[in-house]
Amino acid sequence: MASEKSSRPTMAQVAKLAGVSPTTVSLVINDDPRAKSISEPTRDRVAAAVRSLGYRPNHAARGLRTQKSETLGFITDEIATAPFAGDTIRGAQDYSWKRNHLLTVLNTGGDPAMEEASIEMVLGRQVDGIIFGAMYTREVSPPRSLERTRAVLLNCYAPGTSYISVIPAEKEGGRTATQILLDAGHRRIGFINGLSTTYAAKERLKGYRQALRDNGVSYEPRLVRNGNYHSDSGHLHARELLTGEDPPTALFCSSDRMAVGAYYAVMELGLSIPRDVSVVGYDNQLELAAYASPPMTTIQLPHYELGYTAARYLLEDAPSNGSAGTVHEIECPAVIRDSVGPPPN
Amino acid sequence: MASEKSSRPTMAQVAKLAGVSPTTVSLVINDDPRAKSISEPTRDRVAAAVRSLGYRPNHAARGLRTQKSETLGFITDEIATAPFAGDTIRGAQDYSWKRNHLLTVLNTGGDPAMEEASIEMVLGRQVDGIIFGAMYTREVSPPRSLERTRAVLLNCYAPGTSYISVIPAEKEGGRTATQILLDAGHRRIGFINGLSTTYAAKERLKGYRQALRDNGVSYEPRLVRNGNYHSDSGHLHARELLTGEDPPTALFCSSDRMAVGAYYAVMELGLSIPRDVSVVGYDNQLELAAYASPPMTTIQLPHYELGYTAARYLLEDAPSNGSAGTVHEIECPAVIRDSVGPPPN
DNA sequence: CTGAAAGCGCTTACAG
DNA sequence: CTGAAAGCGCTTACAG
Repeated sequence: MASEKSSRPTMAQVAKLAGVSPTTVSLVINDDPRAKSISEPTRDRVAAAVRSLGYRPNHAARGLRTQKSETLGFITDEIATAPFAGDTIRGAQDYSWKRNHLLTVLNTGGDPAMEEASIEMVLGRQVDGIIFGAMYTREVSPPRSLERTRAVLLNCYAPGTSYISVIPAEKEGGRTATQILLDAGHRRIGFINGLSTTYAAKERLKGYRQALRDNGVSYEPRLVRNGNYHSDSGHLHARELLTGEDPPTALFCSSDRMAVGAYYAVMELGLSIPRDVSVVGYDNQLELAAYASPPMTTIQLPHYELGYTAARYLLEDAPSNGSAGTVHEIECPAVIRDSVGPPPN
Repeated sequence: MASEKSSRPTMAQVAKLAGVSPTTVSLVINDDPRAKSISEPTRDRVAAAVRSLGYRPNHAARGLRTQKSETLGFITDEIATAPFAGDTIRGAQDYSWKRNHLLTVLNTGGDPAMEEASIEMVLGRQVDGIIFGAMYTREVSPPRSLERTRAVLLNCYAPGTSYISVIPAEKEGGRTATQILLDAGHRRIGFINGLSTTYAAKERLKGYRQALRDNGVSYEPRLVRNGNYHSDSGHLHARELLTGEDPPTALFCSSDRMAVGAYYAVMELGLSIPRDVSVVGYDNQLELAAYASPPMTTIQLPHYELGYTAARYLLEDAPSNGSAGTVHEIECPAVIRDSVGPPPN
């Protein structure tokens, strides 16, 4: 730990050194339009003084005066879970950075008391807005205190409120995955979906059915299973589907982990991907999907974009499209690798 | 996006409503020792006024006055990569929260210019300290501007500087993994290590050799490989080791991903874990290790503790042990699952 | 083209 | 036991 609390230079000191008033320093430093009228030599003297003193504006003082903190709060229920947090934070930070804002990150563990306390905490810091996020897409009811500032909901939605919300286009993602398989020639497509009560599972099922319908393939409920996202459940369901009567030639799995489980099942049955069975995953969890053998075709969750877009809506004065209360869906692009081929024979 | 910029109540308003001076309000609100002398009824009136107005102190004003922001900066090269960031941030936040601090998170992508800019940015915000982190354990040379505040290095170290640094006890981790296999009765233990130039690989190798030595087993360089942490490299090396002459009965892999690759190799050879081959991984990446079949015994990287401890050193006035320039190692505990058994026959 | 002065909302000696 | 007043370091009308 290194320290050097040598009290930092103030604007007054810069002004003195440059032989101008603090007003002038402020104008120059902030590139104020009015600074256009300040003479070149004066600006140079200010710049030189800033440099020689190592001056950096005191943000607390500025914030006190301007009533802005140039900080965004990012409050989320789970930050440690792999797929979600990292990329989302990065996306939110990237946009914030462009706008000269910083991100204060808070993890609530989903505890309502902690959510409340976190909001109070960042509100006390005069944040310019709050991103309220959830780890998996779902309905939430944010604490009322969230209404005291600008806020956008990330990966969650709160019907009956006026928050803008940013979530992945799950239905479209389900449709895309299914269409990829359809395009490869498959007609019997097993779908190992997630927990049937979740938003994602419901939407993806709609997408799956729509793709089938659009391609004149009839929907067979027997081919649809609900797993728990873990690989062993993918393993189990894939095994059952594949050893059942009139087995599917392709499997769409609602998580890469379940898809990896399906890989195991295929291997165990002495079959091979994509020769005998095609597989499409969901999530694009790199270490699973990219390094599976064969590398897995999957649908990507737009974590980065979720964060980026949420920050954008918070910082833009006028959201480019839609208004309060709107749910903005972000596309889930397909990542094509080698686990899909034509059906056997 | 909901808003309600109805300018927030100030301490002066609270004072007025309570019929006291701002001084009294401040004392009561901050639980100042001097407030002990304030009469019960007065305090009650203050509390009531605070409540009825929904008063929350303006942190910028307080910070300006006290020269503290109660905020920590967390600057790291990669935030999106699975194993590292989430848990570490959570750890750092948990400790900060205890001490009434918040965490501002910054992702630099490892770009020196961005590192510099990030430090400037949080310095401008008067952070009380900076955690400077790296995704994988390594030597770093932080920008000089980092010296302008308290700072601790997380998962990295800078020889010749006076920073405290917090890193995983990799040598001990390597020793632990090897000892687990030794204890199960193995004497020929293959080691699929990471890139030989990395700190982690060097330390783990030391640990591996020490465990061997402590147990009177001679070191065979032939049994040690350097992979690239990905599953295909684990696959490859495991296959070579297992099909070579006098093959090992156990494999210690420096990442769970490589261990999963080793699982594939074992399966392909018609062998079974742990009956024919025992495997120990490293990282405890949940979706890989816990859901592998059989569930994998592995060594855990102390991400959460790294973050927690770094924040602690930053906020504690007197670090409990050691001082500036010290490298603090955090233990990598073993997670025992089902991939280790006695050697065959 | 540039400056003097007020004020953002707190905390903290100091006084009584 | 409580208050008046200064001051933290900026920005921003206002004046000239």
